[in-house]
Amino acid sequence: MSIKCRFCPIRNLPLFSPMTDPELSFMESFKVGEMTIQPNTPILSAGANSPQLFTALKGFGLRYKLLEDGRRQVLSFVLPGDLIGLQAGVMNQMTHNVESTTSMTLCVFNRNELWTLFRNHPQRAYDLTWISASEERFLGEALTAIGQKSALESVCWALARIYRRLESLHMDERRSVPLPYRQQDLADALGLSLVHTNKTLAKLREQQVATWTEGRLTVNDIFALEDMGLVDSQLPQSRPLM
Amino acid sequence: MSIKCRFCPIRNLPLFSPMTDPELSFMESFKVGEMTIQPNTPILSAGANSPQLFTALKGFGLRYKLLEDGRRQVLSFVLPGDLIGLQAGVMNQMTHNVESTTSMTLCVFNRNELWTLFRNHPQRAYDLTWISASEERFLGEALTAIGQKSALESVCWALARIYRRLESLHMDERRSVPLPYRQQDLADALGLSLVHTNKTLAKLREQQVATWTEGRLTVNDIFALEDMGLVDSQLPQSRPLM
DNA sequence: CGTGGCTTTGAGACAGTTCAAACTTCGTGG
DNA sequence: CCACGAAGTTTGAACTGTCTCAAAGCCACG
Repeated sequence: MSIKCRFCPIRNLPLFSPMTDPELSFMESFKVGEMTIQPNTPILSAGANSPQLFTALKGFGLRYKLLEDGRRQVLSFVLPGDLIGLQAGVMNQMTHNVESTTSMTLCVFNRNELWTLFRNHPQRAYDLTWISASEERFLGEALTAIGQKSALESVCWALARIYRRLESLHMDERRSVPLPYRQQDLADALGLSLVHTNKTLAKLREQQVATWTEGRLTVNDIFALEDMGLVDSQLPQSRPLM
Repeated sequence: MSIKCRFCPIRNLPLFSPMTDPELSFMESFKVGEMTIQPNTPILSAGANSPQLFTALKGFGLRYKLLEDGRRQVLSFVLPGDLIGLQAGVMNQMTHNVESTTSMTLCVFNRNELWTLFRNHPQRAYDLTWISASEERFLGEALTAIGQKSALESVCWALARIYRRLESLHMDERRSVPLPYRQQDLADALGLSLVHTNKTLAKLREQQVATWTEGRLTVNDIFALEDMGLVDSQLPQSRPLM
């Protein structure tokens, strides 16, 4: 039996803006179930028109696009609290893939109810737009990293961003957060080769700024990391959760 | 006196999905005026919290982010029909700049009415989310171009995309569209140097695929251009206009 | 204890950058 | 009407950050 939204394990984090009671009951009807999946399982595929939306509750995933010849661009790392499939939800067409990296628990929503949401819950509709705009803001930053920054700057930017996101999810413990990805995933996110990504990470390790081994990222100096990554804007202190 | 939405010069293009009468009258109240600006005029600035949203009616602009040292990433080319400032509209914070390249005419909306839109016009709210998701889809494609494609592939991708957009705005005439930007703008959009962008354009000219001079782009073979740019998805045949 | 998946290291290659300068166009002012 | 400067494009040539190729090392798992 799936958890009721009012007992959702993550929605009480200070990061997520509170919901009213009517919103909460609507979300409970909007939610059609929970899904637990194995590592490396596809969640949504490019070209598909999925009848479902998801919110990640637990675990880590990837959003990416593939070129015909196999080149892969990772668009973002999917962490708990992230909404998955909004694009297919409103545009009836996915143009990227989403898959799990670790095992994951997902909240499943019925896309057909999306219209009810827009008609009866303007605040939730607003939140959806907020989330979409926020995703857009992030991709703009990523574009700037890949397009303009050096490999070292890009890697610092990415690690700082991820560290801050996990920190606001209270997943940090003594300057360290889980980061169960491969170096290849980061390389594909930043448009760098695996080899060069590896050497750049080695540099950060030597300089005692950040160390990423065995699925954990330890950041000795988050401010140095943010500076080196030319991080400009702060993450919002509060955001809606779907 | 500004034009009423029902007489809007672009909304009757087949590209834009039709609006109902109530929607149309709401839009006329949502719209607070029109603005005509000179070339190279800032429209919205990073960090600002503008009380306004805009829709481009006429003219060309740029969306971009700046790094402290002056490096610039162009996020997108602003064409007629594009909504400007949704990010500030919902998130109260711009993280990029928008400015005109040519002289422009903009439709001006009052951000305070955004809430009325969400409360009373669910279809328009849905459209807003659609637009935001569409922007996100585009940035994902741009990320893939910059991160994974060669300079030649990227340039072809960008020119093909722009050509198709202007074509669907009926701004094409015998395989040619207006493109009043500098090579530097394209270079900054693709994360390439000006020199290399110039040489890549020269190659396309020699190969008789596309020629961009004196503010016009002429495409001899749009299919070849799309192939060379590894363009994957089609632009939607119909989209909402704000 | 062998095999597959991932990380690490070394070294040569090259796509794209940087530097520099010439060329074109166009508006401005003497 | 010509000289001048500013803005953009084009070309050449040297340089370099990052890539590709190659191989070794590490570790978990069957």
